[in-house]
Amino acid sequence: MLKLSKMTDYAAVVMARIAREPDSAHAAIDLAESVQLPHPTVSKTLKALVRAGLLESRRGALGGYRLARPASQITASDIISAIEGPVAVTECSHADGDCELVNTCGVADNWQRVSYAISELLGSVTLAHLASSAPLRMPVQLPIQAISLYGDDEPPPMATAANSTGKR
Amino acid sequence: MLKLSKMTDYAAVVMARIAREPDSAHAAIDLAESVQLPHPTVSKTLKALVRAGLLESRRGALGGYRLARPASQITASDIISAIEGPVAVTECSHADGDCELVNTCGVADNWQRVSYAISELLGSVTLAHLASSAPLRMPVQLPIQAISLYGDDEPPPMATAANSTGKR
DNA sequence: CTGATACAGGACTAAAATGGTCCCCAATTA
DNA sequence: TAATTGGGGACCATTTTAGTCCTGTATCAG
Repeated sequence: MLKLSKMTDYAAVVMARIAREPDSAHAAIDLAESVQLPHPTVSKTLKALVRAGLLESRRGALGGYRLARPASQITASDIISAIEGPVAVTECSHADGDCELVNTCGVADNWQRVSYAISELLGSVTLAHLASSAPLRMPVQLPIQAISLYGDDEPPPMATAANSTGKR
Repeated sequence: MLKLSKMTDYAAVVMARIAREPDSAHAAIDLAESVQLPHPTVSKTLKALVRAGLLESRRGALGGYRLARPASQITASDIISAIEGPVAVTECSHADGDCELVNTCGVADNWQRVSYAISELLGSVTLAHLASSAPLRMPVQLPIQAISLYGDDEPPPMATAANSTGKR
């Protein structure tokens, strides 16, 4: 399903919650209640977000969490990376991939491009977008369709025997 | 990491392999060898692809698998769905979501939009693209950046207390 | 200075998903 | 009839995930 893990989901929800009141510190326990999730779990998530540099924390009475930078400068990609590591659709999508089948698989390059595209997409959605309850207009509703996957001077590739690379 | 499962990865590789020689039937064992993966695993993947209607199979001697329709009409989204189920970034991204926290989470709508965008993106990449060894030009390299997430008449949303929905 | 508050770090467990194998059956062809 | 090839599903081992809990440390109020 290409699904995000629950933890990531929680992270997004909690971040959004904080983003709606960026001027005060939020204690983990308050956030947990506000978001209707168990305290330890929320706490764990918050710690990860701090480690990733998306939140700042303050201990002691009156302590809590707040955004490390404005919501408009935190992206969906940031949040996902914070919990799950860098966005990469396939094993070989990230730089130091260690897939020894790259040669035989024959789709590595293009998956990387797809991965990159998704990454870009997620990088263009900010926490401010996510947090605002409605405004976000359909991303990509029309434009994605118009994106040319092949150059104007080049017809869509057709998979035929002739087109085969013989790479086996 | 938002990663595809290995099975899905295999599916893509195998589909690409078939797509490069669409006119002959491919036995599971041949594909397995050609792709350097264990036969039973490849076989399992192929079965799933048949069930999803992306491949057609033929039993008996001279049997094997072939594409159910032209590679240009099979999308990355199709392949992913075949193995992992419909593309949905979050629990509530698909129609019959059963997340009882929709009310408190406050990000459901926008995640759905993001999910939809990714879905569209994957739907615009065909097997023909994946199978061709190089041609696929950077999807989205520039245009994604230009996609307006908010209307022209509307400024980017900023998450401020004033902007809060108070939904809690 | 003391005590309460609140985060930090990490160990730990239970449950679920994943990857992978194997076996027996059904269809097709020579 | 025998050889080939897919269909379906049971099955297991491993990893990942979600979630809890405990002990320590920083901060603040009084």
